[in-house]
Amino acid sequence: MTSRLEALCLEKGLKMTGQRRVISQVLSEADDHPDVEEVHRRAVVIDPRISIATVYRTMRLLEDAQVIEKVDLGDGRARYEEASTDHHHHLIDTRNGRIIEFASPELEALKERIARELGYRIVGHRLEIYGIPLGADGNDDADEPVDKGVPV
Amino acid sequence: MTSRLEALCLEKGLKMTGQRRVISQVLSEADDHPDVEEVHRRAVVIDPRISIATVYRTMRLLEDAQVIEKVDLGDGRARYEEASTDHHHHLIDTRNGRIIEFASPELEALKERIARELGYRIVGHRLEIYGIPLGADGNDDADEPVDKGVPV
DNA sequence: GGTATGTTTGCGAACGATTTGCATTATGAT
DNA sequence: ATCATAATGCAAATCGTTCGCAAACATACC
Ligand SMILES: [Mn+2]
Ligand SMILES: [Mn+2]
Ligand SMILES: [Zn+2]
Ligand SMILES: [Zn+2]
Repeated sequence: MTSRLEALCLEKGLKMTGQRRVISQVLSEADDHPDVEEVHRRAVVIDPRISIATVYRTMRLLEDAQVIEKVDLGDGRARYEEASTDHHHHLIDTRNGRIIEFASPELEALKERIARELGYRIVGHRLEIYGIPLGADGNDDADEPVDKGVPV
Repeated sequence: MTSRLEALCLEKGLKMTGQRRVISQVLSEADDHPDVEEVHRRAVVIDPRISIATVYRTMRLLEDAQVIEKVDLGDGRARYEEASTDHHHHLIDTRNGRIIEFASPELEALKERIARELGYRIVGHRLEIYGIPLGADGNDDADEPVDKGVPV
C-alpha cells in the first residue's frame, strides 16, 4: 500500500501525514504532467479532506526533496513529474496539448559545447518544442484528452 | 526623432499616440531584455504621464504586430526584445542574471531532425541555458548590473 | 482650423496562480 | 497517554497581468 513516492519520502525522513500519503500515491500513479489543481482533483477522490494549499505546500516539499520535478510547459501553471525519470525534454502538440517526451544525447552534448565555448558551466537548461503532426494543417481533434505522456 | 520602432509602427498603420511614441523609443534604445515594469520605469523618465496599464497594452500590441518578441527567461515576468534581431537563445548567468545571447545552426538543425523523427513539424521552440562562468565557484559580484545582453 | 467618430488612456478593480498568517489538529518521539 | 513540534485548512495577501469604464485623444472630414 505504500506508494513508490511515499517510500522515497520516508527515506528522506519527511513526516508522513495522511495528505502526504495520498499526494504521493497520486503522483506515483500519474504517467503524465499534472498541474497542482489536477493533483488536487485526483487526491480529493481518494480523501476529500485535502486542501489545495496543502497540495501546493506538498509539491514544493517534494520538489525541494528532489522527489518530483517542476516542468514549465509554457502554459501559465507549474506542472510536475517524478524526478526518477531519465532526463528528457518535451514536444508539445499545439493542436491539443498532448506531450511527447524525447531524449537526445547529441542535443545534450551540443548544449554542453555551446556553454563551454561561451566560458560557462551549465547548471540547468530548458528546452521545449512546439509542433503539429506532419501533414496536419487543419486543427483536427482539438479537444482530445491531453498529455498522454509517453515515458522516455 | 522618430525611433526605429515608431517607424515600424507607422508602417503597420498603428495609431501613434504620445505614449506609444515614448514606449517605441524606449524599446528602440534598449539593448537588453526589459520586463514591463522596466519599460515603464524608462518611459516615465521621458514622459511621466504613462501608466503601467498602457505599457502592458502597448507591449501586447507590439507583440501582436510582430514588432517585438516576448522572451521567457524563467523568472516570473515577461521580457521583451526587438523582433528584428536574428533568431537566438539565451544563456543566463545564475550568479547575477546577466544574459548572453547565442545562436547555433547545428542546434536548430538538430531540433528540426528530432521533431521530424517524432512525426512533427515545429511551430515554435524554446531553449535557455543556465550557468556560471567556468572556474567560478563562489558567488562573486552577485549584485552587478544585470542583463547586459550582447547582440548575437 | 473646427468637429465628429472611433480609439486609446488612466484608474482601480478583477484576475489566476501561488504563498502566507494564524488558529487548529495531527505526527512522532518520549 | 503526553507533549513539543510540525502540518493543515481557511481566508487573506501577493505578484504579474488583464479588464471595465469614463475621460482624453487621434484621425478623417468639412
Ligand atoms: Mn516528462
Ligand atoms: Mn535576446
Ligand atoms: Zn536536456
Ligand atoms: Zn532556436
